[in-house]
Amino acid sequence: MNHPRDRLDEVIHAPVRFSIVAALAAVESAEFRFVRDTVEITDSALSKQVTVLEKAGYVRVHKITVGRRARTSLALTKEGRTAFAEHVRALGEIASGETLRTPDGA
Amino acid sequence: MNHPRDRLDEVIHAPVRFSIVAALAAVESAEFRFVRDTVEITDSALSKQVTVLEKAGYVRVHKITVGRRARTSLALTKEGRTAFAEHVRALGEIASGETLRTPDGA
DNA sequence: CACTCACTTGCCAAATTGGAAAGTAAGTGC
DNA sequence: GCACTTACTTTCCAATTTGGCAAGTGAGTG
Repeated sequence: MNHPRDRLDEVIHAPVRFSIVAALAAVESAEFRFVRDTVEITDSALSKQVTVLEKAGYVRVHKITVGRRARTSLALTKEGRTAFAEHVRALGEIASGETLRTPDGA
Repeated sequence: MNHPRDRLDEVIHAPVRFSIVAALAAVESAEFRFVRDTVEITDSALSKQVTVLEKAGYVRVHKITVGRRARTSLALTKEGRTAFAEHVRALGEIASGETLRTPDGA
């Protein structure tokens, strides 16, 4: 008898991180700047959130060189993809009111 | 060029309130205790969140009498239902990665 | 050598949340 | 009539979280 809310992933739930993870879920990997621009967030904020996601094991950070410039490539790990999928599933369950027992109808 | 994250409703996004609103969205109205039990939250916490939802204009609180005992009936307002629906829509848009432009593929 | 790029980190200050416990308003039992 | 229970409500408080701003770092450019 657990409410699906218990299956929401706190790391993923925050709007900014949800957006970051969702953006990464749609591709294999993306550059820092690309994510920053699509999610519309500052460098500082993204950097911090990426650290959080990395510590959670959801994102892998890869320093690469494009042309001659340094770039940071971000990608979801396998666990990150799984966690995102489960989070979205829980969200859907809650949203569709699947755990309701017997309302009153007052 | 707004990220759908901007359309997430902060009042509704918090896990507890999302669960409360979702529970109410599935019915016409429900008693305080029913919501408290399905969402698995303390009286105190629910009371506080209901106040927040009421101030936002999303929930209507109705004191009723069942038998001889006082009960509190909760129901989403029209705006509450609309806001919930739009929030869920935004969530879906983000989750499906609809706003991606051109990832790098690094 | 000064300057730009691409982030990263430190330092806050504001806002949110929940638990514990006291408070309130009615109704119930003896 | 008085003590007790029900059904919430409110207060106090302490832990987190988050973002902005600004300084910092390391590599590349003219």
